[in-house]
Amino acid sequence: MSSWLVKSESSVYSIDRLKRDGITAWDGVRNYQARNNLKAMKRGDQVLFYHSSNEPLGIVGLATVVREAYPDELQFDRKSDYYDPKATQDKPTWFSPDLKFAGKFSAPLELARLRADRRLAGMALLQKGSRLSVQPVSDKHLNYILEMAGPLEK
DNA sequence: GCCAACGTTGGC
DNA sequence: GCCAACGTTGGC
Repeated sequence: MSSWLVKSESSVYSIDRLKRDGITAWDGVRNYQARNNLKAMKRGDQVLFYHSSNEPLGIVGLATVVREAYPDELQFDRKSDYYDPKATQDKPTWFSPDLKFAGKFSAPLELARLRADRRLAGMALLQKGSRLSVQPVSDKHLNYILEMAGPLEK
């Protein structure tokens, strides 16, 4: 089993929104490396939820994969910002898994704190200039982060 | 296939 | 709001 981290601007899609929705399609990702990571997600994988661009920057909760990646409908929707004229129903380019809310951290694990923690050295999130919005996370890092987060709010 | 120009991400 | 880092596009 693998673990992952997804980034989202809280003003676009927040952990509270996921909590309300329960399950959501993780669609609209338009970067090949991120897409490949989405396609590699398996049912039951754990996914850290990170808020980018809005304070506080940090990991704010946890989700699980409940449906493995299937074609992202938005690529076929001419009215969508995520429309891709090169994609066809036969040969979709973009895929999205369904993620389910698993819990919110009682307080965000802020980026500055994560950066300062030597036990998280090497984490993709902390790599200089990393913009990848869907990243793999090692078991060691996942377990440590969940330990730091403490009990999850459901 | 190279690479300059351009657009986007996202921390600061 | 700035700008570094990085991905994508398109001319050649």
